[in-house]
Amino acid sequence: MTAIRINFDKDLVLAGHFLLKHLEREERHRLATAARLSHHPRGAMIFQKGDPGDSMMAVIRGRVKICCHSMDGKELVLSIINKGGLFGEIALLDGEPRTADAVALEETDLLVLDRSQLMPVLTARPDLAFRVISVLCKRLRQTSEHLEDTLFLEASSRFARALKRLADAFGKPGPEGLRLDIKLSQQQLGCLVGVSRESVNKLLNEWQRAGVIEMDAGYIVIRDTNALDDIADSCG
Amino acid sequence: MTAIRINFDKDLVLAGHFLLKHLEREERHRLATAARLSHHPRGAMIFQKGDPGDSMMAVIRGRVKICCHSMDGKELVLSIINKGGLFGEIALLDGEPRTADAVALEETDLLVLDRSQLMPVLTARPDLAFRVISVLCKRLRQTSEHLEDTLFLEASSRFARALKRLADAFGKPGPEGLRLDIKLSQQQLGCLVGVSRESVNKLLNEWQRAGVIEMDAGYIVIRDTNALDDIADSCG
DNA sequence: CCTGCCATGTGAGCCGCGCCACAGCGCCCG
DNA sequence: CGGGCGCTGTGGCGCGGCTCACATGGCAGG
Repeated sequence: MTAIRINFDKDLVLAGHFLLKHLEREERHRLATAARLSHHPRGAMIFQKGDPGDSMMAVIRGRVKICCHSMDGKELVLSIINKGGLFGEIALLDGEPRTADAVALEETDLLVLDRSQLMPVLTARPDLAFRVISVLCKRLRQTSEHLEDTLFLEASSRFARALKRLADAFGKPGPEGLRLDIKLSQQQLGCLVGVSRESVNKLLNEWQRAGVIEMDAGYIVIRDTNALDDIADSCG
Repeated sequence: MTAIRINFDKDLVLAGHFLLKHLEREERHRLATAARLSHHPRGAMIFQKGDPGDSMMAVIRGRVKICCHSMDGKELVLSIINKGGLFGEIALLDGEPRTADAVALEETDLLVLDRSQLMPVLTARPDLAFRVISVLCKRLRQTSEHLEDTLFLEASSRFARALKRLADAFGKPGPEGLRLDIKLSQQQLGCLVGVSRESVNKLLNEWQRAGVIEMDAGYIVIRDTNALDDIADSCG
């Protein structure tokens, strides 16, 4: 009974996923049956850089950060995956070790798809392969842009851009402005941009005083999108 | 007569290319016939960031640098494509504008494949699609690593790593050590790493004095690979 | 309720490295 | 052959941002 219930859930999840929603019902069901569910408490490491990786994950509940660490302990957050998002595709697709760590930011449920299940579907369905290809292209564009930002811009512009990216991913319109529906410590924000916690703090307060943003119960609210754009494109 | 000769050449080129060598002879020939040859003098811009892009290029002769520019004129060299290499796939695959400039570093001949020619082959041949996918994965790994290096390491380590990468791509074993078979100004080297020309100069001379490398007629020769590794992994 | 602990605020100092300035030098071109 | 231009070699200055150090305040757990 529970087994049926769980499979039904998995079906639903896959059907809702942009990568797999175009499959035939039957094919999808086969994948759903084969896929594992896995649960991770807040702060748990899902996989680690260097691990062999032959699976990819879809986030059903919670959030996952993809990050890596320098030899002296600094952290870089490459991206934050929301519910509905996908991660770990790279290692699945090319069979190489994982390039980064994945950590649950909140209580998180994942659907795990193994290479052995996915590959046959991928070869049989060229449209699915194309979908995968365009996901990869998008990631590549993002990463390139991140690199450019890092090399070309100073801290304030980089941070402003990061806020805009967060707003795209997590922004909810509210009465006072665009509210970022995710709680991140200044430390985490710094890791997202490659800037020290102290610098983040100073920028945040500066912008708050200037009325560009506002802090509300630990959440960031963007009040003046134009001003933020100006900061993001300033200097150069 | 010349037409036949040119088609024959194109066939040969495609057959030598890792992406296309596994195609049937007939299919490959069709592609070869459809592909254009294009020639670019040293320094010519092949395409520019923001251009619509529905083709990708294989380098038949010469070298191409993929780069982009900041608003205040700084340059970042993302990669250098050798003879036999491929570039411009991203825009072809996802239909978005080009993310970077492509510039001929030397007298260069390219084979240009259009989306309209390639896509049918890609859908018909899943193995080819997988090959494309693994190319994308590799690029993604490289770019991520580049980003990590930039954020985590100081100039000397970054530059040492860049030399190692160049050695992988262009290194030819010689009597005195590993010789980089490409001539790059200190300016260009700087752009490859995100470091000023002056810093490149100082590091190069320092390492030369320490016997790690040697300059020979404008070419870099790596004499002590271990020492270079140490610098690359030093600090954190 | 007291005690840590973690996130936030803020100032002082330091340092890597970019930027500027200038000096030789080979090379192409008129 | 002379003049300009792009590359190389070096020194000094300045600054953005990291590090360190410390104060504060909320929140959890004993």
